[in-house]
Amino acid sequence: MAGRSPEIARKPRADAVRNRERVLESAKAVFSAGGSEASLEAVARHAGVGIGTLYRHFPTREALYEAVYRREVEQLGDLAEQLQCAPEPVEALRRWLRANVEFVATKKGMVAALALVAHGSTELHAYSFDRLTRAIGTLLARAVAAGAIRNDISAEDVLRALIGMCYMHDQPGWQTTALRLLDVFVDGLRVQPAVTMTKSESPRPARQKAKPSR
Amino acid sequence: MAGRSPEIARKPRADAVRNRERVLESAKAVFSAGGSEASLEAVARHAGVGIGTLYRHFPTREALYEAVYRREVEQLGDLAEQLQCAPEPVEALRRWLRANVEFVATKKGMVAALALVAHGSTELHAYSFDRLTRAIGTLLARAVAAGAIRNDISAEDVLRALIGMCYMHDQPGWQTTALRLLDVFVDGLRVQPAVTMTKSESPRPARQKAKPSR
Amino acid sequence: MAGRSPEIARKPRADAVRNRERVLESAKAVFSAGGSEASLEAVARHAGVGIGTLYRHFPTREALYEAVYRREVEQLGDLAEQLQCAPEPVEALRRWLRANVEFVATKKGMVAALALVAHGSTELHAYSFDRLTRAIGTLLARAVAAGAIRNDISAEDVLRALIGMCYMHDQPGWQTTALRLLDVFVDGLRVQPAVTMTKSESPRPARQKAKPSR
Amino acid sequence: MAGRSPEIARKPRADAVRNRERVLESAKAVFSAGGSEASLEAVARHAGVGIGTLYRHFPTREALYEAVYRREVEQLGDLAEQLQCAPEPVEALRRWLRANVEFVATKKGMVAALALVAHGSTELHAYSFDRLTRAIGTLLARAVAAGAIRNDISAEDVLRALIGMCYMHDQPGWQTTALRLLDVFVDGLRVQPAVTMTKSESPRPARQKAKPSR
DNA sequence: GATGAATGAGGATTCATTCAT
DNA sequence: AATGAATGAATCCTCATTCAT
Repeated sequence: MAGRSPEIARKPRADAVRNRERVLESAKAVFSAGGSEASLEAVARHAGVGIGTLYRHFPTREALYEAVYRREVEQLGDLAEQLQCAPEPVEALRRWLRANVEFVATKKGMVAALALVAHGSTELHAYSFDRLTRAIGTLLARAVAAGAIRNDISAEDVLRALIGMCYMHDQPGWQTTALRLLDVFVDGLRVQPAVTMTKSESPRPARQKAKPSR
Repeated sequence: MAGRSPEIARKPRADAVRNRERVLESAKAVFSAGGSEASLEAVARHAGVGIGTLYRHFPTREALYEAVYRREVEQLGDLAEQLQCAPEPVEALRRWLRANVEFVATKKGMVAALALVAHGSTELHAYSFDRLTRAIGTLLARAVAAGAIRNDISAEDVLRALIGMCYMHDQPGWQTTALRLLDVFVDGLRVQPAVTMTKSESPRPARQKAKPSR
Repeated sequence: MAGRSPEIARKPRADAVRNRERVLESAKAVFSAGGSEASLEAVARHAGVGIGTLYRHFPTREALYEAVYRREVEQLGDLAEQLQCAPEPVEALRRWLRANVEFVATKKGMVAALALVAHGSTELHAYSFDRLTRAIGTLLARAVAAGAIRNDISAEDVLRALIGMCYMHDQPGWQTTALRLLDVFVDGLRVQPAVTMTKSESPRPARQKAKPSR
Repeated sequence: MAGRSPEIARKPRADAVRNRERVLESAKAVFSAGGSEASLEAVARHAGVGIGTLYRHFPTREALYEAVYRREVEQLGDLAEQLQCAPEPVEALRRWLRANVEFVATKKGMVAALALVAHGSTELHAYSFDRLTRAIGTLLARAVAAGAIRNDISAEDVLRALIGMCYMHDQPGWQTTALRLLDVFVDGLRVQPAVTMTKSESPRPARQKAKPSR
């Protein structure tokens, strides 16, 4: 400490930054592959750093989780915010839900992030839960205000439904199933619009015909 | 050898039976509390038996899982079969789904059984999956035949939706949420019957009326 | 005890005798196959009796070893005795040594018996060691008396050499090697008779002179 | 990563080196005392290190064996090589055999090394067997070429004889016995040199003829 | 800051041995 | 007598975590 001014954060060493990044990437990869109980040594090995280095950057397992998943959650939240301005509120919601499935299917680590949101008890969990819940809340509110969906469902409910739908993400063909189920779910949310029937619009043809989605 | 008749299964010793039962109960409890990777020693300790006893009855972790969860799955399957004869097919399906939630909420170990169905790779998994899928299949087929619900959803889809809904079973208030979500889901499945439409009134009531929901 | 006369040994039950025999056979087989640290449960299982039965007959592992190997040792001792009357004393010795190799090669459990003789510390060991040592002693004494072999080698030495030669009994082709080595050994034991040379007879003479064996 | 040059092997930490050495010594001691199936925990305890440390240095039991015994085998091989230049070939062989006994008597772990050579199935075994067999082979060849010993005995045979002679290394007074037996064995190998005798012809063939080696 | 060595707790599994039936 | 259930000690092995260099 001597002679150093405490307020000025030392510029981090370049290699430290690089190592931190490497560990994060490796953690994402390893946790995706072997479940999030994978050994931290495995993560360090994968990153090509010593276990001590990993611990320096992330003093606890939780800290590593947090760092790994925070950015994933950000993405989902951001997307929801962008969709706020979509013209058709129910479609905005539907699109967000479907986008989540894409993310999970595509980005390693996204499921874990969602699982964390569902069950975690860390600081990150609180933050994430809040972030996503708020994002969905706005999408939901618009649709309810437009009289397009029922009003007794909370943002939290929707989030949980979404997470549940992604739960079987390790089964073959889960993605198609998940998308289908989410559509059913959104359909279930709708208040049936002037059913006298034009039927022109909505996506879901076949059934659509028999019953324009109500 | 003396007096051993191979054909006649020896009457099992009373204490053996008791211990086996205790271990099963403990396993259910411990796995529910701490996840199914809980240590087998913990199970034995909880049951008040030596670890060796546990191993005698269940030589592998899988064997224990199997014993623990098979009966749970049976119950769910049985219930589905009983509901086959219900007059209103959609209601039969809804009731079965809701009953699952009750089971999960009530019976320790039921979620794990469902999780097993979702992800397992054991013999038991295959059996369970088949059992439940078949049970749902019949419920579904009736409703589809009656023209009451969409026909592009498979029994497997429904099972997965159900499991997903129970995924957050460790959150406070999850049960209410799950029931609500399942209702939404079933509503989404329906083909709306001749909606002459008033639509004037509040969003969700309509359905409510048609079916006071529960 | 009441009313029973202690002196009269109860006639053993027929099944008890049969079980005892079965366990013995199984022990020999199992120990041969898996080494003599094989589990006692494995022996019991192989014998088709309960582990308790095994313990009743052989309260300790040592007791079982003893019972298993005693008869093997008897055979070797008996053979040595029979060879006492052979005309040519060196040949008698050689034949006994070679016969041992045959036994080891043929009869499962014979090596273990020899190993026991070499290293054991049980009562059986003492007995066996004595039995064989005495048997060899007589063979040896005759040959020495006939002036056919050196007189500074003890029966114990010979026994140990024999056991050593059988040590590699689990290598392919060990038997041929062992026989060859034993021949060399016996040759080494010989005192060359009348070295003035007839040369007609035995191989090794000369050396004795050249190097008095130190 | 900072400052890590992959090519330059990091200087090993002092304590690591010390621990490795300690474990090796302990392993040698413990294996000598209790057989090579002694528990690894016992080895660690004896070395005064944690079991984890032992595993770090020697990830498998085999790895430990290898480290323990390789140097022993080297010594024996080296000695044999040094003796190649001895003037009297039979004496060179004899001295090497006797030196082995000294080693076994003196250096804990040497027997186990020999046992490994006799029975092992690891990579080390192959190497050791080859090393020693080759060493003996040269000693043997010289003696045979000099017409001093019979030519139908292989290096492998000699190695096995040696190992057998050391087999009873845990008996009191085994050393004297072993030396005596080895002398007998070497005597048995000799072709008697021009015994007073004319019998001009080549050394070992003679016997061959007289006694076709059986 | 980076590294990897040291440590020990903890979980799985096997078996010898004792005992209730 | 026979059986096999119960028990726990003993081992193996893996990791999370701390620390010396």
